[in-house]
Amino acid sequence: MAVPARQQMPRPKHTQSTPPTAHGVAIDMLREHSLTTLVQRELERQIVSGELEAGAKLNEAEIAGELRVSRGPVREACRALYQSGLLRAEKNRGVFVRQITIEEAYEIYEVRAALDGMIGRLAAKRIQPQQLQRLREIVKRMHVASRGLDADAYFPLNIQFHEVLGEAAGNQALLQNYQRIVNELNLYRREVIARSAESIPESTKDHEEIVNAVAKGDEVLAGRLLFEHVLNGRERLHRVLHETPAPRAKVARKSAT
Amino acid sequence: MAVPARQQMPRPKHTQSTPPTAHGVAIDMLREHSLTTLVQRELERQIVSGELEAGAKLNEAEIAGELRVSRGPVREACRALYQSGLLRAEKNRGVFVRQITIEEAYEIYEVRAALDGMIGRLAAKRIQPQQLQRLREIVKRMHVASRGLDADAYFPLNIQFHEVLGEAAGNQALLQNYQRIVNELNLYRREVIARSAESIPESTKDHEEIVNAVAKGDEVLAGRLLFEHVLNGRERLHRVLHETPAPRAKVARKSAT
DNA sequence: AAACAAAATATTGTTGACAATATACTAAAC
DNA sequence: GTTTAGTATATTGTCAACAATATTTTGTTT
Repeated sequence: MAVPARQQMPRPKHTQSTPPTAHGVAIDMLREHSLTTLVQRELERQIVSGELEAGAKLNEAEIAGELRVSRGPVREACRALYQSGLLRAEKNRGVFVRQITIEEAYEIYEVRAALDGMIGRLAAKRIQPQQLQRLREIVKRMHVASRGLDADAYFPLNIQFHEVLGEAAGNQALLQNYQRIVNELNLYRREVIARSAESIPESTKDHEEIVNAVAKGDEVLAGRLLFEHVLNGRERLHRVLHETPAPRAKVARKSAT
Repeated sequence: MAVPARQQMPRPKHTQSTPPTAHGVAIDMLREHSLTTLVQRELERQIVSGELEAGAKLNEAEIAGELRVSRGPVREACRALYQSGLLRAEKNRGVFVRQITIEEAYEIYEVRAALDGMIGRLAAKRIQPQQLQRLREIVKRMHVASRGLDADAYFPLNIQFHEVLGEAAGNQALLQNYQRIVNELNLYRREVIARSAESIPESTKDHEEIVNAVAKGDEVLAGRLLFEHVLNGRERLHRVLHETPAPRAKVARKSAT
C-alpha cells in the first residue's frame, strides 16, 4: 500500500558511467538481455537467414551446447519463436522450423495486403521528406537492377523499400505486425524468389507509382496501390510456382530426422 | 537417409479407441498439451477475463504453486504470452500484465481496421448461408439490446458478430492475427466499455449495414464499411475518454494506477 | 522523525538431474 | 528377406536446487 505507483514505473537506467569499451558493452548486453533473449535472437537470425532450413528439427541440447547455455533458455526462446510463427511444435517430438504451405502463403499474403494497404494510407499522410528521399533513391536503384534482371540486387532493395515505408507510416503496432508477417512469408519465398526475375520490371513500376502516390499525399491511392501490389506479388508467385511445376531439388534435402 | 520424408509427416494420431470417458478425456489432454500450454491457456484466460488486472505483477512461484507445477512451465508460458503482447517483461523484475496506453490503443485500432477491412472483403466473397443466418440473428438481438441501451448484453454480441465474420472470411492466418489484436484491445477497452452505452445504436446500425453488404456479396462496400466501423469505434472511444475526463465510476475502478 | 547504510528476505535467472516419451537398433519368427 | 517384438539409446518434459539480482526490513545517525 505504501508505494503503489512504483510498480509500473520504468526502472531508472543505470547511471554508472560505463565507457564504451568492448567489455562495457558486453556487460550492458547482459544487464539488459537475458540468455533467453539472446538465444531467441540468434535462432531467429538463423531461421530468417536460411541457415536453418524450413522443416529442420531443432535439438535443444545441441543448441544449448553451441551457445553455451543450458536448455532452459533454449526452451523459452523456442516458445517465443513458436508463438511468433517461426517454429512449429509437436509435443514430445520437439520444434521444427515452420514450413509454409502454398495455401498458408496464399492466406498470409492476404493479411499482408491488408497491413500494407494501411501502411500506404498512413505513409501518404505522415511521411517525412527525408524518408521520401530514401524511397526515391531505392526506386532509382531498383531501375538499375531491373534493367539487368538482377534478382540478387533487387531482393534486398524490395525489402528496404517496404521497411522504409513501414516506418513512414508512423505506427509501431502496425510495423511490428507487418514485420512478423513478412518474416513468415520469407520462410516461403526464399525457395522461389530466385525464379521470379521476370517479374522485376513490373514490380519496379509498382514501387514507382507507390512513391508518387505517397509523395502526393494521396492516401486512398497509395493504400490501393500497395494493396494491389501485394496481391499482384502473390499472383506472380502463384504463377511461377504452377507454370514451372518442376523446380526440382537443386538444394540438398535437409538431413531429416 | 532411410526415411527422409518422415520428418514433416504429422505423427499418426493415437488409434487406441478411447471411449469418451472423463478419464479418457483427461488422458488425451495430457497427451496433446504440455503443462506449459495449460498454464499459458489459464493465464490468458485470467488476463482476458480481467481476473488479472492490467499492470498486475505475475509472481512465478505463486502461479506455479496455485497450478501445482514447477516454475519451468510457468516461465515458458509467460514467454509466449509476452510474445503475443499480453504481458510486459522486465529483466530481473518479472512480468506484468500489459497496460495499453491511449496512444498504443490508437495505433492498434488502425491495425484492426486494416484486418477487419480485409475480413469484410473476404467474407462478402466467401460467407456461407448458415453463417449469414447467424449474423442476422446477432444483429436482431443487437437491436433489442440497443433499445434498452443494455451495454452488458451488447458487448458479447459485438464480440460474437466479429468472431463469426472472421470465420466467414475463410482465412486462418487472418483470423489469428485479428484475434490477437482484439485481445490486446480488450485489455484497454474493458475500463471504458461501460461508459460507451450511448454509442450502441450507432454501432448497431453499422453492423446491420455490414451484414447487408456481405449478403449482397459486395466486397468493396463490405470492406469499406468494416474499415470505417472500426475507425468510428476508435473515435467514439477517444471522444468518451476525453469528453468525460471524470469517469463516473459506477463500475468499481480497478485499483491500478 | 527523516535519511541513509547494511543486513535479511524475496524473486528472478540459470543450471543439472530425473522422468516420460519417442526413436533407433537388434534379434527372433515367419 | 521382411516383419515384428523387444531392448537400448536419444530427446523432450518437468522439477528442484543454486546463483544473481531486486526489494524489504532493520538499525544507526543526524
